[in-house]
Amino acid sequence: MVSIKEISQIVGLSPTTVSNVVHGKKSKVSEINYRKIQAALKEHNYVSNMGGRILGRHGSKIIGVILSYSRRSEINVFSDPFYDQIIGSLEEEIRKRGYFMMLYTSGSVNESLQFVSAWNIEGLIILGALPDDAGKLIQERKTPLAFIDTYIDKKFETADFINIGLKDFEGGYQITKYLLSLGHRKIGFCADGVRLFGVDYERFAGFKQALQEAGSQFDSNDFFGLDYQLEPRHAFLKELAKDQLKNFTALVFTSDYLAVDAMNIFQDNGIRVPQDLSVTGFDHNVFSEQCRPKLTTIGQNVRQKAVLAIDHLFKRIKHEGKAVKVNQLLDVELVIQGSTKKR
Amino acid sequence: MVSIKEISQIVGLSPTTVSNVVHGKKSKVSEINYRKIQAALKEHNYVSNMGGRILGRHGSKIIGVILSYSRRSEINVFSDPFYDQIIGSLEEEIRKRGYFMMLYTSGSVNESLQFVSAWNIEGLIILGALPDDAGKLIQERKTPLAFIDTYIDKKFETADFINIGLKDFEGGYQITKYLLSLGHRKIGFCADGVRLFGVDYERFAGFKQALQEAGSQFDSNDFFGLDYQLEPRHAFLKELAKDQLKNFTALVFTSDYLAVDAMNIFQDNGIRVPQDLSVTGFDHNVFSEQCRPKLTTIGQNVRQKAVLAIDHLFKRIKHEGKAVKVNQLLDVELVIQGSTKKR
DNA sequence: CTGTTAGCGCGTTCAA
DNA sequence: TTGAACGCGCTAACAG
Repeated sequence: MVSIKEISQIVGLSPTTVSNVVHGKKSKVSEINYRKIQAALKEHNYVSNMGGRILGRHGSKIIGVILSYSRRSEINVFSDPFYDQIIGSLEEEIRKRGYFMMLYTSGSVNESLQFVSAWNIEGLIILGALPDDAGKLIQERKTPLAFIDTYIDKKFETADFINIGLKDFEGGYQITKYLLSLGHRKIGFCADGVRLFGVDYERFAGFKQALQEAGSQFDSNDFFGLDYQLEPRHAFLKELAKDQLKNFTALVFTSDYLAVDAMNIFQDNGIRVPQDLSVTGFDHNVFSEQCRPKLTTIGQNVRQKAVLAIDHLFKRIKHEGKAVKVNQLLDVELVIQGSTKKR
Repeated sequence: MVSIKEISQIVGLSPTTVSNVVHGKKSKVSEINYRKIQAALKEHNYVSNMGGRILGRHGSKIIGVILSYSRRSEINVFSDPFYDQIIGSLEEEIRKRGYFMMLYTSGSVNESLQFVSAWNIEGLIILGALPDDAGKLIQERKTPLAFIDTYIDKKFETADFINIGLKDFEGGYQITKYLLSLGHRKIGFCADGVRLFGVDYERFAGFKQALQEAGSQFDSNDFFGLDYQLEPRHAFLKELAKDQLKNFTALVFTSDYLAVDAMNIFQDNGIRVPQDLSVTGFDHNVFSEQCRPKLTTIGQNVRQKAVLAIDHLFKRIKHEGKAVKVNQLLDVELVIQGSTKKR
């Protein structure tokens, strides 16, 4: 590996001059030397040593992508296509800009902050943060920061807050409206976990709003918190099927994965979808297409989330424009397929 | 951010002494000073600046995970659960050892090598490398290197070659044997892409071997190269279904995803699985479970692949034991489910 | 046995 | 256009 020093000896000029060429500071170097140095850099395949850059406090060119530890187990269990897609898209966007991506699963805010300072991380993308952690992170960070799919208390939305999310409320609202328009009245809501927060909470709120507008009262018995582990979840779903679904004619799920999983168990136990039961998902990912009937679901553009998050993050890093709060919620799209039917 | 120097000023001792405490060299520091320094480190939340480490060539604590660029598009299209799982598992293993993971999609061997030297990467994991690239990488690398699922020319398997793979041949062989034992004679083989290499090539070889042993002759018309893009692939599968599958009674697919995708199209077009056609997958991932009938497939332990690759890689990094060639192919497991039936 | 000083590695910046 | 100095962690050699 060639260093700036070595290049400088080759061309017989000082390291400083070489450095200036590397950084394109044409005004500081004569035309002739500029070309000579540029040729040498190319010929010897110069790559800057990132250690030197970090040390000189000159930008590590690292973007950290932080996954919250608490989510990790779920992701492993679900093999959620969302994470695959978003991480792939983030990596691409980061690389395109000449930066590098460090993927880190963090157990706490402190751990994340240490990660940032050890590497002089230039910017952070935060996936799936808990609301409290998100707030703490905003207060203590010294680096530009962009959240994806995070809902936090308004008081933390400082001037340079960035979040790219989805109109989750709208999604929950739209799909429920659609079911109501088909004549369904007894509709259940299924999410994973007992405690709802973030995107699921919003989707649920949209669901309840639609019911209310239809004059339907939401009953807490209509909420089903599903176990994220396969076996207990399946046992529960089987019981539900035997119980003739307690007279529900439609079930709204917070994800395609859960919807497909449940639909399969229901069908195994003699319940026909959509004849006996309408089922809806959320995400419009591969699962909603690789099942029969295909799922009626809410579509989102995952790639766009990544692109926007990185775009805004880099504006902060490059100090382009004034720091303006960004809380961009992308549009949802109702995708009607075979898993829902007029009642 | 606190540096060693600052800590040393705080406690009134030299930076070296502080450094010794950081590295736990108790023999070089008195009991009293050791405690005093440790307390100061904790109080000021000392985190070592990685720039200094990289610069001093003392190990960057970075493990690079390289995805080949050519595979990237496929992965994005498929949202392959394999990549999600393996990257998650790798990250966990790397983090457990106090290292950091950089994820990088590389377009060429040169790009990968530059990546390594710019960051003083301590070790590399290579996913989905083309055979030629793998060979070149082995010859030119200066860092420990572990491949996952890579088949390369024997001549490149140097003394410190590491590869963790799967008995793909055995998998292809077993599942075909199983179909033969059910009485199937006209069996097709479906893979993505026209040109087979790596794991698919081996699975195909196992398939042919089983056929041959059964006295069945493999006909090149029995191979179907499927488009990785959804629309042309579906159009093709639909035609195949209309053609009554050209009298095939069973189809072997190189992945669960392709198998489920095709099975759905077949079923949409009136072909019953397994009554009219037996279908098999490969991987035993979420797709083979989230379809009906569930797929008969070949199981593999993805997590174990990651753990072993990292284990071997770190043995090299830490220079533990003699450098011995490792080409460990994990066992496969035939998982019999509902998509196959006696003929 | 304990602690210190000196110097390496590389890119950037400031003063000359 | 350049030399010197800086940032930081680590190690070898040396001093107490």
